[in-house]
Amino acid sequence: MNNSILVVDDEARMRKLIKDFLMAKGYNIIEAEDGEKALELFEENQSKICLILLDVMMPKLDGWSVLRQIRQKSQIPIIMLTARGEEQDELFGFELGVDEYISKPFSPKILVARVEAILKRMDANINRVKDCAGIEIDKDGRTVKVDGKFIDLSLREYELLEYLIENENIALSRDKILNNVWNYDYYGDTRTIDSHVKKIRSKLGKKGKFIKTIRGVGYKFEIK
Amino acid sequence: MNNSILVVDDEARMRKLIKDFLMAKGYNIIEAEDGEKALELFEENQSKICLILLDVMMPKLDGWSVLRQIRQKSQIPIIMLTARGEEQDELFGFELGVDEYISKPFSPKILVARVEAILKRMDANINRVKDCAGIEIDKDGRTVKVDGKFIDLSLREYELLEYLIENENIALSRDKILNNVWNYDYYGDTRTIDSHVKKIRSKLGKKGKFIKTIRGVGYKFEIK
DNA sequence: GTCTTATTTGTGAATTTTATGAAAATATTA
DNA sequence: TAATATTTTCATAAAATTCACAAATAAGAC
Repeated sequence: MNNSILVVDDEARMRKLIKDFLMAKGYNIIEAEDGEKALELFEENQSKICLILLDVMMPKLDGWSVLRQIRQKSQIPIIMLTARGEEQDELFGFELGVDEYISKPFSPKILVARVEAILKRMDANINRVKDCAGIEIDKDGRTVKVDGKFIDLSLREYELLEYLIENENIALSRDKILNNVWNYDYYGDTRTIDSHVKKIRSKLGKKGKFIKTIRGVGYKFEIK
Repeated sequence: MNNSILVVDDEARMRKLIKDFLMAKGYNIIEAEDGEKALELFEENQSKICLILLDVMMPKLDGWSVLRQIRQKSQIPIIMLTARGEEQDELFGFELGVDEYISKPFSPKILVARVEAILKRMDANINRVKDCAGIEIDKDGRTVKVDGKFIDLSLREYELLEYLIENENIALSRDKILNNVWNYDYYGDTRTIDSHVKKIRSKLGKKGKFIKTIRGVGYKFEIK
C-alpha cells in the first residue's frame, strides 16, 4: 500500500545506492532528480508515499524550498540528506519540520535504521487501529472486534488487552503490567491481573490462547 | 561499565580535543597513537570499549587496516575520521563495516551528537536478540530458537541459558551461577545446576555441546 | 590400568505458580 | 439510594517446575 519512499537527489549514483538498500527492505522507491520533479511526483503519488528522503543541495529548487512547499500541505516524514560542511544548517532545519538528518556519506545500516525508526514512530501515532490475527483494536473508539464482531470489555480489561497487544511478543512481568495499566500507586494483589486475563481470554474465545502465560514472570501477547 | 571510547589518531592535539569533549559527556577515553597500538588496546580492553573513533591517515597501520582487522572479530561501532579530500574512499568503507564518518574539521557538537546517536541505536538493537551459532535468544520475548525452531524452556532453564550466553567464553563457578540465576537466598544443593544444564543441553540438541563443563569449577558457554 | 573424584542422568516427591470459580468490596449509573 | 457492573480478593484445584537423591558414567591422577 503506502510504502513508497520518494528519494530526491540530483546524483543518480546516490539515488541508486539508496534505492538498492531500501528495496531490499521491501520499500517501493520513487526517484526524483531535482526539486521541481520532486514536487510533481509527490503531488501525483501522495497517497502511496510514506516518507521523503531529500537532498539539500540540488539544482533548480534546493531541498529547503522543497521542504517548505511540502510542509504547507503535508506532515509526511522528511529526512534531509546533508553533505559535508552543511552541518550548521541542521539545527535551524528542525523549525521547518525536518524529522531527521542523515549526513553524507552514510552507511546503509544507518539509512535503513533511521527510516524504519521514523516510520515506526509515525505508525504508533497514526495507526489507531491494529489488527492482530483477527483481533481488531480501535484505540480511538476503545473497542475490540474479534472476527468482525464487537466484544464488550470493561475498562481494565480493555486497557490490559491494549497494553498486551501494544507490546506484542514481549514478555511482561506482573509488576510492569501493574505499573503501566494500573495507576503506579496501586498496591493491591498482583494476582488481580490473573483474574482479568482470565476474563479477557474467555471473551476472546478461541483467540484467547494468544495471551501466553510466562510462568514465573507474567504474560505475553503472541500469535503463534 | 563499558562506556569507554577508543580514540585512534596520530595527532596528540586531535586526541586531546576529542577526549575533552567526550569526557565532559561522561565517557571514559582510551587513546592510541597508531594502528598497532589501537589493535593492542582493543584486545586488552574489549569488554570495556563501546565505540571506536578511528582516524584514516596514520603511520604504520592505517585506519582501513585497523578496521578490517577489528571487523574480523567484532561488530563494535566504528566511526571513521576523515580529512577533507578523502571522500572517494568512503563508499567503499561502508562495505567494510564503517558505521559513520566524521570529516575533519568537525564541530564538537557534531562529534558528540553522532557518537551518542550511534550508541543509542546500538543499544536498541543489541539488547534485543542475540544469535550464537544458531542459538537465537530474544530477551524481550524470553524465547529461544535453535536453528530457527522455537524450543520450550522453563523459567530457570531460560535464565540459566541466558546467563551462560551473556557470559560467553567465561567460565562460571557454580556459586557464581547460583548467585546470579537463583535468588541470592537460595541455599539448596549446588548440584541443582547440573540438572538444569542437563535439560538445557538436551533441549539444545546438537548445540548442547556449546555448554562446556569446567571440571572442578562449573560451566562455560563457548562456541568451538 | 586402576583408583579417586566429579559429573551426568533419571526419578519422583515437594514446592511453586497459575487457573478457576465465587464472594466481597468498590465504583458507576439510573 | 438502589440496582448494576466492575474490580479485587480469596480458597482451592490443577498444572508445571524445581530440586534432592542415588546410580551410572566419565575424567583425571598416579
